[in-house]
Parts: sequence; structure tokens; C-alpha cells
Amino acid sequence: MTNRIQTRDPELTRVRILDAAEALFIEQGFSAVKLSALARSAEVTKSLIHHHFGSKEQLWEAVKDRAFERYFTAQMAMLEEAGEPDAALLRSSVEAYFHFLRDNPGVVRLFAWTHLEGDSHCGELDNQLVGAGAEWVRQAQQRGLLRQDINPTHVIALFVMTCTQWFEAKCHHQHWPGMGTDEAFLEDFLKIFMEGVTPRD
Amino acid sequence: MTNRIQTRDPELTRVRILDAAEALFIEQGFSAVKLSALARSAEVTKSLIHHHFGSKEQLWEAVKDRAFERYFTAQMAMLEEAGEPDAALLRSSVEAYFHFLRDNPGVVRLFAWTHLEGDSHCGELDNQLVGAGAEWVRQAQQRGLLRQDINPTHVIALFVMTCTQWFEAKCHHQHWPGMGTDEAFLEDFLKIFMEGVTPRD
DNA sequence: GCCCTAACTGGCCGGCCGGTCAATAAGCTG
DNA sequence: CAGCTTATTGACCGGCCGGCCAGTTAGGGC
Repeated sequence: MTNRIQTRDPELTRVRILDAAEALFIEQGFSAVKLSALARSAEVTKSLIHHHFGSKEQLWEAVKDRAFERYFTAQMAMLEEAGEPDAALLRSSVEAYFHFLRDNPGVVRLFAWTHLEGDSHCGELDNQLVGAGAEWVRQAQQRGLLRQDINPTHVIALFVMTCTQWFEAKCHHQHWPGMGTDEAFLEDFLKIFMEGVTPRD
Repeated sequence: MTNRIQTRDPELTRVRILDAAEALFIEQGFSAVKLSALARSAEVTKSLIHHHFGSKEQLWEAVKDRAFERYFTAQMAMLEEAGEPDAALLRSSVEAYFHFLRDNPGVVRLFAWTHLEGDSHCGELDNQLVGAGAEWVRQAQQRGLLRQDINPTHVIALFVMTCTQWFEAKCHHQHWPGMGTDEAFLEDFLKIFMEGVTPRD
């Protein structure tokens, strides 16, 4: 509780609390975080947290909302940059998603905590995203650029899940014998994935 | 604390505690579990838990040890049933692993909690498993049954990760538009995966 | 039967948890 | 400057957390 900062700027204070909370929740999960530690980290009093967010639960929801909002808009932006559907673009989308997760490890952990809670909210949020991606695959299929005997949603799901799990379970498989670097794995995944989704001549 | 059972059989009591603890830890994660609730669920006193396991932490370790031991032996058994390396066997291995996780959802959650803790112990445990699997892929590569420009460990990792994430993040993607059933996804994954790992003629 | 070990109990503890509240103080309005 | 709003504080609360301990009780070896 020492070393507090008075800003008298409610918005800034909210952000400071949210930032600190996000870091702690990502690191330790909801129930392991103590409000006292959070207050210390955000350089505010515990009471101020309650004043701005009501309860620990509500703060957790606010943290998730903000983070998923950021994720969603980032992905939306990436999607809108995409051009005509073809195989090369699918490849670069996978690469972009993989690198996004590599550069935003917090997102992966936040998803993981949320999944374990059984919260389906974050999944519903990107219905739109997946719908657009699947539609994009469907168009490529119709043009004969991707094989047509596969559910487009599954194509999206497969690469999203692979990228996610790579970073989520890194501590698990990083010591496996013969396991390569991020880039080496991505390269091999793309070899398999791209070969698997393009039609045989 | 009502409704307790005295067995005077330490081994049975340990198992009762471990079973109850496993269920609760899988459901809620380490820090959300209260020893009092666990005692109630296992129909023992809190003190008895401390008597047999020392502390909550040590109990958690014991739960993980036992569960991962079971997982490891189950996988080892599946591996030893496998015959000559070829593409058909790879396919059936993926199917077997997928169905194993489907039938053991607790394992998936336990892995997820453990990953979030950054505990690499469970990953090291299956070094042997992955090593054997990769060696098996390598042999198939040498016989020209699988394409040779891919790291064998990555082949194993890819399908393990995909199966894991499918069940781990089910609450996330189950409402995605166009998403199919377990079997439909497995089917599509196998189409892509098998096409991706077998050599082009 | 006796005794020793250990399974098991109930009661208790210090500490800290999330949360509340009355008081204070800073900024905004007029 | 008065007055209202609200950000902010610190003291405080009931409850329960994980853990401890002094006893009690059952079983196994002799």
C-alpha cells in the first residue's frame, strides 16, 4: 500500500488497475490473484479497485472484455488487409496468426484460462471472424484453388488451434527430443497444411 | 465434515482423497479448490488430508503424478500395439489418440492447468513416447511412405496438439458457424494431415 | 492381553481474504 | 467562494483459508 499515486483522473486510474490486473490474471489465473497484491502492483488502494470495478469478478470480466476486444479488432484488421482468396494468401494468413500469437503471449494464456472456466463468450466473439475466414476458404474452393471435400470452418479451426496450442503448451513440448524452433515448426506445419488443403493435380 | 467414513485402511483412504482431489482440481484448478470442500467430498477430515499428503501443494503434485503416470502407461500400451510403420498406422494412431482424449477429458484439463502453471514435468514425462513416435515416423520416411522433408517430431507434435486443443478449447469453437462434430472434424483433419504427410507421386 | 504404531478426530489458530464504510479531498459548476 | 460530485483513503469486518496439535482409537506383532 506504500508508494501510491493519486491522479484524480478516473479513466487513467481505471486503466492502471486494468493493466495491472491483466498482467496478474494472465500470469496466475483468477482465483490465485489476491486483491491486495493487485492493489500494490497498480499502486492504488484496494478500496479504489472496488470503487471502480465493484468486485474481483467484475474486474476479471472487464479485463477479459478489454483484451478480447483488442484481439478481435487486431484480427479484424488483419482480415481486411487480405486480398483475393488463394493458396498463397492462406499461407500468409497462417503465418500472420502464428506471429501474432508469438508476439502476444498474454492472449494465449487468457484464452486458456477462459477455456478452463468454460466461458464460451470469447468464442462467440469471433464467430464473425471465423465466418469471414470460412467464407474466404469457400470462395477459394469454388475457384478450385483449395480442395473441396473439406469443411471450410475446419480449415480455419485447424490452423487457429495449432498455432494456439503451440504457444499454450510450449512448456510441455519444448524439451521433446528433436523439437525445432517456432519458425521451424511453423515451416513444417505449413508444408503439411498447405499440401493437405490444395487439390491434387 | 458430516458423513465421514473410517476405513482404517490408509491405502484406501489415500485413494479416496486422491480421487476427490483429482476431480476438484481438474474442475476448478489448484488455487480455487478449498481443502474444506475437498475433505467433504472425500468424506474425510481436513486433518486426515494433511496427515497423508502433508500440504495442499504436495497433494496437487501427487494428483498430477498419478494422473500422468496413468496417461503415460496408457499411451505406452497403445504405442506397443502398433505394428510396422506406414501411413495407415499413422492414421489409426491419430484416431486412437483423438478418441483417447475424447474419453478422458480430465487429462486434457489437467494438462491445461499444468501448462498454465509452467510446469514442464508432464512434458518431460513423454519424451520417451514422443521419441518412439518420431523414430517410427522416421522409419516410414526412409521407406518412402511419408515425405522426408519434415521433422518427424513435428509430425507427432502436430497431431497431438491438434487433438488436445480440439477438446481443450471446445467451449470456444463449438459455437463457430459451420463447425462439425468431433468425428467430422477428425475426418477433415485426417484428410489434410494424411495428404500433407504422404509423398506426392 | 499389552503395547506400539499410525490412522484418525475435533478444535483451534494466525493470517489474510474480499469487501464495506465513513471521512477526506480534489475538481467542477455556478 | 459555496456546494456538489466523486475519486480516494485507511481503518475495519466477518469469514474462512491452510495448517497444527493434543488426543483418541483401532489394528498388528509379540
